[in-house]
Amino acid sequence: MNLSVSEENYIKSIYKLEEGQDSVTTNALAYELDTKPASVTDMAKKLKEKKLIAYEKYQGINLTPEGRKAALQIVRRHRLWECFLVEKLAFSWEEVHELAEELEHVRSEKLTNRLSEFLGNPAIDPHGDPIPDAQGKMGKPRTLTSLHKSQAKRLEVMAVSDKSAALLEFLTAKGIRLGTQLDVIERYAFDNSIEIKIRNQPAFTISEQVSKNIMVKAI
Amino acid sequence: MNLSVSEENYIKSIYKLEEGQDSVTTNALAYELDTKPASVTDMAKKLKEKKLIAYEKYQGINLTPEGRKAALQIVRRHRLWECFLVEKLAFSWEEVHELAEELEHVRSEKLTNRLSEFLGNPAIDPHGDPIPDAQGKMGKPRTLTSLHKSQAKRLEVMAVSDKSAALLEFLTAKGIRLGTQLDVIERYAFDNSIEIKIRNQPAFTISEQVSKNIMVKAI
DNA sequence: ATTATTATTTAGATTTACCTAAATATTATT
DNA sequence: AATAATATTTAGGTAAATCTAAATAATAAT
Ligand SMILES: [Mn+2]
Ligand SMILES: [Mn+2]
Ligand SMILES: [Mn+2]
Ligand SMILES: [Mn+2]
Repeated sequence: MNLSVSEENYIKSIYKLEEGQDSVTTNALAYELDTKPASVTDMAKKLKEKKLIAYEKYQGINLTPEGRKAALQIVRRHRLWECFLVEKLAFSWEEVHELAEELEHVRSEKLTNRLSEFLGNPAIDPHGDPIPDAQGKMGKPRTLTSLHKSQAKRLEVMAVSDKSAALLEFLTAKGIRLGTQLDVIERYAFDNSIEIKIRNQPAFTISEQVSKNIMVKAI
Repeated sequence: MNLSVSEENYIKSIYKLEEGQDSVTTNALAYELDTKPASVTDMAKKLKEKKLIAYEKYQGINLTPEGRKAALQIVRRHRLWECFLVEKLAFSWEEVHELAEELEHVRSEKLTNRLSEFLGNPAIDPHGDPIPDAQGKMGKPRTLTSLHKSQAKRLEVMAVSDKSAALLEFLTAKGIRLGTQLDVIERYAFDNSIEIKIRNQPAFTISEQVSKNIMVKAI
């Protein structure tokens, strides 16, 4: 199956939006891909033709097993390149997503597998997301909670769900990165902000928008 | 100046074909890019509009200074990725051109410069071609002769002008790679074939097509 | 059950990068 | 210089991936 860059971007976004939801909506996909619903409908017809998605008018979109397989390969390439950029070229985590968005479209199994090997077959990317192996298998389903929902008092940052430079730069400025351990001091019901504290540093407060995007596990 | 992948491929090919020649012909460019002359004419108009080439109907094509600057950046990226693939991912020299043909289109100065640094700022690529620096400067103009034309008896292989897997695989099979030193035993006028010998190995004969593409310097 | 709102699809264009076939220009050959 | 051969351009189309505006369907609110 030979996919265009555009088709690959659609497949990857569908894969991302499918998580949790039982099907992906035309509008949601348009928003995710920064395009218009009419364009999504056009592409949906094409991807259905190629048997990568299940799609019926007004019924939403789902990946077929083939589509999912394709998506996992793209995700694999994306995350491996992110690792490469961070670990080998000293990029910071907020810079790599954009670049990986392009590098992921170089389709060569040999390149992908050699790159993985070169990086020591990493299992997670710089944002804490798991990297599918050559067969498309990902370690564990990662049953992480967002800091926003977690009830625990002592936590470790395991991943970040929003990959925008804006959020990642903010987190870096506040000293929050993967593996950072923190204590929840207080939760304010009024605006759902949370006061947290990192080891010897003074406590500070983060908004709900931020805490929603920090994935943690209790320690 | 924001160039499409297609525009970049044209610019790079024009740069390549301009070497020696005083201008690039529509047909030559079509052949190089595996497309049709009519398509070249279309693109020529567009690139002229963008001031990357000088072009007048029936007069051939030349890069403007801007066009040349753009070309050198693309060539830089192409050759750096080739180095990466060979030196870090253990690809062989006949496999890397195709992959670099795609990787070269990821436009990020930061990425390019970090990659160069990571590789130790290499000056030549796996085919012996010089790598432009961040400013587009290339070491020396490389005044190499082809084995076909050279008069010397004892030579060192400095570069290969044809990057097809077919030639590169042949050379590898014969034990010829960059830096290989060889003696010319005999030149046969009939078909311009050349009998050569590599150190302790038995002599063998190569055709004119092959010797034309091996760039050497006398030692 | 209507009506309003929101979501989705269709119709019809546009842009980019190609193509083929035909026309025209340039260059080479008698 | 006239003709033949070759090179280049133009005219007119196609396919992919977008878009806007209008039509239709689904859902929510009265
Ligand atoms: Mn992408
Ligand atoms: Mn990531
Ligand atoms: Mn290319
Ligand atoms: Mn090369």
